[in-house]
Amino acid sequence: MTGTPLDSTQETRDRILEAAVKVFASKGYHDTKVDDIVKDSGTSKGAFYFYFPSKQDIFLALVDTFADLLESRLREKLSAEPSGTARVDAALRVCLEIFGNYRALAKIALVQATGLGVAFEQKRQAVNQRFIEIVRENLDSAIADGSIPPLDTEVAACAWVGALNEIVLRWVYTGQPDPERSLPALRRLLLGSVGVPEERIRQLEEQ
Amino acid sequence: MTGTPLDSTQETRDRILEAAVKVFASKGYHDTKVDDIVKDSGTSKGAFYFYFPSKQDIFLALVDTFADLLESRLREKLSAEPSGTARVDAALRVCLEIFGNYRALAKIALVQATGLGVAFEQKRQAVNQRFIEIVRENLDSAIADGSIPPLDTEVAACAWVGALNEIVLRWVYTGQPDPERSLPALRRLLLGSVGVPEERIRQLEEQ
DNA sequence: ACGAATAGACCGACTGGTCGGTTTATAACA
DNA sequence: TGTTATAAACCGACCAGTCGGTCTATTCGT
Repeated sequence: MTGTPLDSTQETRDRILEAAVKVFASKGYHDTKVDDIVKDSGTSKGAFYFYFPSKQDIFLALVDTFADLLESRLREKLSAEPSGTARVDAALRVCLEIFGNYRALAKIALVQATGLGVAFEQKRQAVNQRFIEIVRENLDSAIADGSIPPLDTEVAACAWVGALNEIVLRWVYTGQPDPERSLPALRRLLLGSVGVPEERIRQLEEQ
Repeated sequence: MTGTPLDSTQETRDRILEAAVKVFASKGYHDTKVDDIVKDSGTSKGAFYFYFPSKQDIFLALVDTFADLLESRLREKLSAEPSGTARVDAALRVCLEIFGNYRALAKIALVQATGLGVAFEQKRQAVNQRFIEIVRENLDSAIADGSIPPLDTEVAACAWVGALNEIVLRWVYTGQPDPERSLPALRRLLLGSVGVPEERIRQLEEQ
């Protein structure tokens, strides 16, 4: 009973979303005209404004979609890992996996959502904060269970998120240091930065 | 013989630049109208277009100004430091000093220059690359002289710049983890991430 | 020394294209 | 027949950049 009516309207909506992701990712928010999305989706302006209240709204919805996706996947995987160091590894894998599978969406959330003025900036700031919070929680618990020595987890969490952002950003743009290569290097850097001893890092690398 | 003509025209130009920094930093590129800059500078649209060819041009000029300033100060200080670990310390100090003294300009270069579409993105990418290059050069020479073990310096340089960016960005916005506090924490993180042993880090901290 | 001529600095009303969003008309279904 | 979905023409606010003009100061002819 996959009725055509619901299906086809759902499809129009999806086509618009898909086109929006594509165009926003490649041109940025301001250089993307609603008409570009309409054209690329093969629909019409009527359809666009039937499904979405505004250009700004669909853009922010995309950012949220990505953040929700990443956060839920992260929490899911992290809760399954017992030790602090293993969590770092798992988290990095999840991030690089998600960024890889949703490259355009990642670009929108990480790049295109920046520098858009006050209204958007607040959103971006909030999204980033969510991830810094996750990292911080995990660093705190790693300190609590003695996996790593005490340190300023607020600064550390910021730095970690910033480092990961930059690596991913670079890869999104140039395709260069690809995840296969970045993952081990980054794991080493991050773990080393919070004082995980050399030997423990090697243990992780051997699997 | 400080002739008024040259002086006063230079002053008008400077007033416009100053206003541009202020308004761009607070509202971002697109939300800033040329008329806003004109108003804030107490000049006129005529004066604006007399001194600058376009809105985009003055914006990019500001980004360049900041990048040049930071790069020259960095190179100057770095060349005076002999050891790898001391250089890291010096570089961090320079960055935090410059970011502190030119907070608005820093915000423009780091935040407002992002997500503005293809034309601007290239610029931003190039500027960032300059700094990644500097970090990388220094990491490479630190490896060469045995201060730190070999590692993937491209990934590491990216990560360092990203981490620093995020810390500064956060501070620019919220004023929160202030430099006084971030500097030692960050120094520890960065040095630890490239395998500088605990005791050497302590040595640096003691001065 | 003094009026006219020239040039550079500056002013602000105006314009022309651009786009986000609306409206109106129609088609497909229930 | 009414409701939902889609198309396409249309509207009008908005703003970067233009342009005719003014205002000041230096130069030059007398």
